[in-house]
Amino acid sequence: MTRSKSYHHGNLKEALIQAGLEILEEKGLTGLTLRSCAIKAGASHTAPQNHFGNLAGLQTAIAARGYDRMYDRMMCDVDADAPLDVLRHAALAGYVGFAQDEPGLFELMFSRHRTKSDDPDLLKSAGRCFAVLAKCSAGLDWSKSDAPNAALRAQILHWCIVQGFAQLKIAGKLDKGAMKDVEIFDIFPDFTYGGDGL
Amino acid sequence: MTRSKSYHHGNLKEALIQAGLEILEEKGLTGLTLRSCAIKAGASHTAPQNHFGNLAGLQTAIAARGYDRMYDRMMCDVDADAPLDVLRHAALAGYVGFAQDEPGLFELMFSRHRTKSDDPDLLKSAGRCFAVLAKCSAGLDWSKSDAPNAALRAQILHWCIVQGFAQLKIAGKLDKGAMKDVEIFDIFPDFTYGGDGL
DNA sequence: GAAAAATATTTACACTGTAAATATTGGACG
DNA sequence: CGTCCAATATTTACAGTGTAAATATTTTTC
Repeated sequence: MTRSKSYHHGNLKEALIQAGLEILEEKGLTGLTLRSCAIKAGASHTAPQNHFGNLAGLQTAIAARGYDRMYDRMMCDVDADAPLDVLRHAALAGYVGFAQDEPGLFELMFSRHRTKSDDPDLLKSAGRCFAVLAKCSAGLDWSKSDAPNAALRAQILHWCIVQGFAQLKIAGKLDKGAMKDVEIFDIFPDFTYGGDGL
Repeated sequence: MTRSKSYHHGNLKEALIQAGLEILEEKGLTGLTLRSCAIKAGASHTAPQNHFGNLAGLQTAIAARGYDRMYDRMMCDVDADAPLDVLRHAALAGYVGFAQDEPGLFELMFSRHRTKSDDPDLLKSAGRCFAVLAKCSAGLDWSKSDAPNAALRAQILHWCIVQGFAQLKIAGKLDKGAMKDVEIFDIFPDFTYGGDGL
């Protein structure tokens, strides 16, 4: 399966994505270039064009993998028999924990113009991931629970809190003074949870 | 004051910052380069080095201006005789509204490695801005109000909600379906407010 | 007025994305 | 088996980027 010296790589597309993921961990978003991915994958510097078209194409594929990793992380600590708040804990800790452990990848996933936002694979991976978070906020009760579309609004609020915490954390805005030791669960409201699990 | 053809520009440092702010509005963060700023300011392509050292230096100065603009926006609608929730409204709408109107600048301000995070001017402008938000959350009452450092935690929660909403909005994550019409005040909890104004 | 400091330009180079042409390989099909 | 073709990969080329170094011009200072 792994061919050593042939002209054709065999599975260059996958190798380029893996190279990109490694570069993001090692050097962050700044170090993620088409050429560095190609070289790391053992190909010429224009090889990514055949598989991804351009830089946005490769970054889109990498971002999709990011959502897959995030999904795995949100689900991996979930115990099928566990109480509902444990599910929510896994999802929240998974989301924020992922951002803190893979800040470069997280940054790429939520950047404005680095990825093709209408890519089907990206939308699928991202949607699956956000669906978990949405389920976690189902039945969430808060101070505007009598408003129209309360469930939807609660879901967005839920999302904003974890997203805001993750970004402020990795951007270094919470590094100073007493803020630096605060975790997501120190600030997350004790919402009444009325969902029925994942 | 404005000299037309002299070798020295006269106020190139300021002109470069203004050029950068305009480029951010016109072309976003992608279009913000040392050379484009220099050309727009009417100087040679290496002129920024004398005043800012490198790209990070220029971006740091631009980000500081961003915080100044944000501060102005947070304060501009504040009526000295107004009820406290109006103050909070101005701060929240100012923060999120600024992000939506100047997404490229907001992106720069909260990016991880584009600016020199220890720059005194940047820290001053940013700190002044965050202080307004912190004041707005003073006395904020929520479900963990009996926890240690409740005020600090509430302040961070407060910040996370606006930051998360702003980023999800400008990243296009809230563009789909029913989410796209939701505003920050639709989801913001009706916290009990116990502060004493700005 | 001369020396010195500040400011700006010119030149050069390594790195980037990407377009276009070329080269190699694997597979379909006779 | 051999041939053509599509898929895959490389080579070459070019415009744009940040930045270092040397040079040029102006302003300030004494």
